[in-house]
Amino acid sequence: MAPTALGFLPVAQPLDLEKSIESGQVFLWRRHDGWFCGPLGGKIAHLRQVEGGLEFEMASNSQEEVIAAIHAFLRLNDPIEEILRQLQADPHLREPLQRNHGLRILRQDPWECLLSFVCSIDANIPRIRSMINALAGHCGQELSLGECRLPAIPNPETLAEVGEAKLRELGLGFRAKYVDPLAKTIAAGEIDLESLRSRPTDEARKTLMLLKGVGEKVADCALVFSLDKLDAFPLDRWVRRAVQEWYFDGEAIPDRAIQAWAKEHFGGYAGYAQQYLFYRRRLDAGRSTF
DNA sequence: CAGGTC
DNA sequence: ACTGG
Repeated sequence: MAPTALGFLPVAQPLDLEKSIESGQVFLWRRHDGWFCGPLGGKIAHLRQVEGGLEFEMASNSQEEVIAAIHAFLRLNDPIEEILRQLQADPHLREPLQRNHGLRILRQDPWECLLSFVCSIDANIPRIRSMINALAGHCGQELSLGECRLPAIPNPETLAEVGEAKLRELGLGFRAKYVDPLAKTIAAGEIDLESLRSRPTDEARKTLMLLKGVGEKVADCALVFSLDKLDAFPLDRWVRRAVQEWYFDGEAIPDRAIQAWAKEHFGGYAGYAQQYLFYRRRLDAGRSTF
């Protein structure tokens, strides 16, 4: 039995674990006995929000290591008060900021993130979940903690062996023709995702978009949700609609014009603004199929 | 009809 | 285009 670290991490800042995990950023996390169970820093973790902080349980022999991993995943070092203060200057964000108080951007593994959002193409959130679970279930390492079992995202090398036909069988549909070469390219070391963290946003974005199946939107998701580029602004159909309706009087605006506007209007934390716009627009549409 | 891409 | 929630 692997050593397990459990404990309590005081959190004195806006954080809603449930909203953050169930806002379409991560797709392997699940509820289990009032806890959230999911991959964290290559291991499996249990998290539960209680008064004043988080209870955690994770396979590790060091509490400090676990706490560091939680800090990284939940981005507890972000200047969240400053970010919220900036976003509150926008009247359209005030209501979503209140209603979704504590909704945070998460920092997930870049490979897991990129793979997930290539699978997100033209799919809804339950379908993305099902694809990622099928994929991980087929060739990912099985992690377990207590009674919770969780297939890990297969590494690129393992996934590269699966082949496009099998990926289709696993329910990926036409996305299989992107995921297969994606895994092979990353496995071959042609692009080092982790190294993009230290590159400027534009450069990292262009590099990601060299990959087949990675367009502007998927690249921006990887930038915001895994590579610390909080200035990127993932523009999906919901956010596009929200921006058109709320800021441009229903007028159709070209994507690059929206991007320029977002950069000007939201600045360095456009990624956070996007997540609140997305969340609110989804709820208002009455399709909160999270 | 779905957190787009080539 | 694939297909399933």
